[in-house]
Amino acid sequence: MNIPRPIAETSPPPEAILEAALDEFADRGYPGARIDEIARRAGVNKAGLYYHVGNKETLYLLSLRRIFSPLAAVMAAPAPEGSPEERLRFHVARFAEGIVSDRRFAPIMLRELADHGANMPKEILAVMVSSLKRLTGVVDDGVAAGRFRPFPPPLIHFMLVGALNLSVVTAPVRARAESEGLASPAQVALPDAATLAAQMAELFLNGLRADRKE
Amino acid sequence: MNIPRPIAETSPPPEAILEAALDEFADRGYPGARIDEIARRAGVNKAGLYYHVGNKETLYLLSLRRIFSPLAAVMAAPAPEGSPEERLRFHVARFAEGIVSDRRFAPIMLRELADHGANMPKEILAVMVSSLKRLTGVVDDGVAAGRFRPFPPPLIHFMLVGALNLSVVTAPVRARAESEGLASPAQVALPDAATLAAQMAELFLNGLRADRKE
DNA sequence: GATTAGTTTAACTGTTCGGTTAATTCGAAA
DNA sequence: TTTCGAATTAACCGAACAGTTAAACTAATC
Repeated sequence: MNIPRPIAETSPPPEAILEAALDEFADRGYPGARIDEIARRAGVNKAGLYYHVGNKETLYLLSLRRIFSPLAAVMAAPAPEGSPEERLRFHVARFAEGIVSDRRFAPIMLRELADHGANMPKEILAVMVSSLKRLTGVVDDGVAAGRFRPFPPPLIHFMLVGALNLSVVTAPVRARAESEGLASPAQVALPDAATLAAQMAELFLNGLRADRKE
Repeated sequence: MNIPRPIAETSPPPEAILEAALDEFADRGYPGARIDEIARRAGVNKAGLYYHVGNKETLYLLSLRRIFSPLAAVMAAPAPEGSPEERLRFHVARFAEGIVSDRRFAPIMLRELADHGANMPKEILAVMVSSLKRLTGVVDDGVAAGRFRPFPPPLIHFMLVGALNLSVVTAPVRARAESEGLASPAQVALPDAATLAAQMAELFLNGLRADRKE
């Protein structure tokens, strides 16, 4: 708490530190992550790390902000015009990119949620909420236009978020299940992220389509 | 490492210890959980805890086994006969019960996956795999019978698992989003677990139904 | 009521780890 | 060349925490 303490806005910490922090936070979680290890991976002295970043918590916050920035960018871009179907496909595709583009996103997000989002800054909460709202807007429009049957948008959102994050994060377990003879390769295989997103979008569209009698 | 060391199979540790451990592991994760706190919550002395349970890791393993046992029971029960549609509805309903019946399941499972399932014992991996396989069986039969369109079962499974776990674990964040004015109550509300599962099953069935021309 | 095995406890140990300190190095301005 | 602020470093500190120890307590058995 002495005079020189450039936090956050003052001068951004070196990228190497944030990258190393993301690696460590992603595979150990906040309590498990070790500052010494982050410093080592970043190639800086521990005291140097503390010089740039005030403490473990602000380092975590800065890392969170960084890992969420692709998704934030996706949500900051304007949503396209078009039919509800096209818009849903578009949303799913872009959203999936935002989540899957960095393998560290999924573990960090899942752990953060398991922590009740206790240290989630409001700006990041806002990104998550805005993605839910965008999906809600598409679904509501589709329902209003008589093309979708009513369905709770948060549930679709959670299926989407959940499946995307799990598909990233289960990779090692699926490999293990396979190598331990619990499942055949085909039983636990997943397509690449883009087709995965497209397949989900189609399932949602078919599931929501209102063109049936009943 | 002295002579008296009743581990696991020898004599099961008191329920109070396992329950306290589950509480602590669920809301702090493995590295964040404190043995002293678990002992305190369980109303036993720390050395007493170590007497019954060898160390933190075996305590965690015992807790894992316990929290997974409802799901294991669901998977151990025979799958019913019937149409693919009925069987899918049944599977989703029972599976959801297994996951949602204890609020501590979701955070523990999500954290475990975020850790690459590194300390997941094979028997628990087997439960997860068998639930995927059961779903796969239903979907494959539906496709073979010409009633479902082909779709990767693991993806459905991840949507299901993801949405169920997220619906539990996001409760505090959703409340916060609401209280901080980021979303209206209706925008982040979810039905109870049973109807949630039923809605998902219907979405899957509509999404998979093969009775369209195209 | 003495013995003994199982159980509980307070007090302690050793290590890991977040954070600090004070001295040093570096680099640009003057 | 001096100066001065920013950046770096080795060494250190204190707290939290997993795990241990040795003694005390309890209850069944003889």
